[in-house]
Amino acid sequence: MTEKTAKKRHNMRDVARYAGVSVATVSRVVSGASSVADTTQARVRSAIDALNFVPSAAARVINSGRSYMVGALVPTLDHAIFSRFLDALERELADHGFSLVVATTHDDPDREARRAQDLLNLGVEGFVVSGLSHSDAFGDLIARYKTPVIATSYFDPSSPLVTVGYDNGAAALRALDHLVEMGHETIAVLSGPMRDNDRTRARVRALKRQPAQALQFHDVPMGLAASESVEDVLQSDPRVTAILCLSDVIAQGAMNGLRRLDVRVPEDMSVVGVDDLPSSQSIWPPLSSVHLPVTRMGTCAAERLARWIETGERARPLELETRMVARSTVRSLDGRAREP
Amino acid sequence: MTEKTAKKRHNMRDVARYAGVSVATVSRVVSGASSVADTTQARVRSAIDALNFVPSAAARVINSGRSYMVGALVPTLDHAIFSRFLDALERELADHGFSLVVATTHDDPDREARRAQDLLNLGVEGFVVSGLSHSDAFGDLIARYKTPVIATSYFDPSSPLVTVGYDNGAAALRALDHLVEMGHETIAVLSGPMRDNDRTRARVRALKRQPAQALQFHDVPMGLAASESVEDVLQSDPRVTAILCLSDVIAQGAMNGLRRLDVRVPEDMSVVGVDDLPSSQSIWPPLSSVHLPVTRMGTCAAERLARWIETGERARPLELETRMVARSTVRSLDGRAREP
DNA sequence: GATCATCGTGTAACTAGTTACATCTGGCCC
DNA sequence: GGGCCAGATGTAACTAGTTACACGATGATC
Repeated sequence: MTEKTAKKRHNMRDVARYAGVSVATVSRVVSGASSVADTTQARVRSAIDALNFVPSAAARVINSGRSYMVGALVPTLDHAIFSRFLDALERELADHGFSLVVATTHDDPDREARRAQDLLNLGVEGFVVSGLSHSDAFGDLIARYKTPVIATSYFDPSSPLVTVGYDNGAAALRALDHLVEMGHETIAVLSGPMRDNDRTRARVRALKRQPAQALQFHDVPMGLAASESVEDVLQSDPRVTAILCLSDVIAQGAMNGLRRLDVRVPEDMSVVGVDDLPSSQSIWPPLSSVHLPVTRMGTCAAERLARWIETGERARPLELETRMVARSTVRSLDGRAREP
Repeated sequence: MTEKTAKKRHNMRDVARYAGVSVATVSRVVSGASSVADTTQARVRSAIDALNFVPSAAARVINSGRSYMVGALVPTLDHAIFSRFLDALERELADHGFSLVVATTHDDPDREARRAQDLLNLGVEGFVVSGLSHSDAFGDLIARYKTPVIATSYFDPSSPLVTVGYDNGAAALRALDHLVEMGHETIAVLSGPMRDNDRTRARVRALKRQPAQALQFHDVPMGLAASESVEDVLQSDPRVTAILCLSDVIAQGAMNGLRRLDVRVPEDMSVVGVDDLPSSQSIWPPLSSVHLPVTRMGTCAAERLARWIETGERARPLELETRMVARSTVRSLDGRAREP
């Protein structure tokens, strides 16, 4: 109420003047580290209350060189697999004293690089990204800033990035093995868009390396639109008894398409997915799927990134296991073809 | 490579010394505002490249007083309704030059207050929160910092917080009206946990104010566990022909329970939800639900918060419309009771 | 009673970058 | 050739908070 009514936020100098002490003393009271006499302490505290003083985060950052923020660059927030992952990531990071800044890339490498620059300008101390393929601009950025980065949803110990994730090829093979064990011989593989998605590419690559199986590959549009592609798939080969979908969203779309064609799942056709989304349990029939350990991945990525930032020691890659969750797939009747 | 090999990050003074100019000149080159001779500019730029100089975000914040960050406090990231919302929020905020810092509260008001303090320490310029009920600590915090806050998922023009959302009571009544129009007279209402969730409370309150209807209220556990509660619901009154679930997750659980009891949906029992999750379209039968405009809510909340921060003028509350999406509900056969 | 240690506190120099003001140089006009 | 203006650049004082060091006042020990 004196001379500075215009200025909204008070700083330490104001508090010091009000309490009749030096800024150093105020700083000591606020940080609580050094010893300050009880009477002085009380005087400073009442000054802080009177002036509604709150210390500036930026000034503290400037001195400590620490921002306690990490950035997550994900394709989208609107997908159960990423939101699960981020939920675990955020929780673990909070336990380590870090805050999470999220930015969406929408699978656009240029946008990823731009958003990464934004986050670096904010002062993030590390990144969590999805997959291995990133633009050169992004690579330059992290090399220049020497920022710790953990790449997730992918495990590759030979990558220049530190990966915490699973073997996407192995995950796809788990689904295939399950179908083969169930006696299925002619299997259709449905994959979504592969451009800018190295996880899907790795899954397809692994399946294509299995010459023993009669696999038929189909590219389908993402989401529920996959349901319309199912008719083409069945017409292309009547011997198909199982559909292997490289994501649960595609699998759910395929199941809708089969229902429309009056093909019963699993009696007439087995369907498996990859992701094991929560919703895959609540549909009917419950979808068999390869479970991806995204919650653990979030926890482990957070832990490793936090340690990397604190110690300066590059984290080590970590492989997490996927597992097949059989729910509604059934034994093929010895390769007997569907009724047309 | 000279005397400061230990120091990792170079600052403007280093660049100035290297280029043989003053810090002011470097600052001018970096900000690009004032006029600097071409030759000097080139010299400074090569110094910047040579030293791998990147300006400190915190120092800029300290001078501008701006952090260009906003915080979102949500119950969880692992729920389709919040991740949709945050996806839209993040996208719109990015267009306004803001970054989004997320923190999860897990419906714990104390945790919310703690995380809010963390975010304020980071220097966020505004908040997006869910619902109206928050701890006193949170209220004190935002009052003290005079931080702009937008409360979402709720519309209440009389609230001290600025709300951008929908009328939760009206949303529940939309579901009820739909069932009544379809001729249903005896309706069970399933609600999840209400403690610390004012959205659910508002929905229940609105339904309880409808004395004309024979509504039977049941509290059920969240998630798929809801499927086990369905048997009790049906046994408590055999005349029930429709189940109104206050969230889609509960509705999906209820549909699973009905399937186990061999009650056909919708022939024997109509089910409606509230949320209209993406997964509600891909289940069978597709779930009728009240659509909540969460994507628009994210966009509008971001827009209003950004404007509030930029102009200092308190945003105005905004009501968004919900709408009934009928997918699998059917006309009741004149209140005929189910076969036991 | 002198010496030393300790506690409380202030001074001032840091952290990194911005910017108002001063200064210097050169070109142009009269 | 003096005066004037503009462009380019430096100086130093800001932004807010931390902290090494110094100083003075106690109290305890010899």
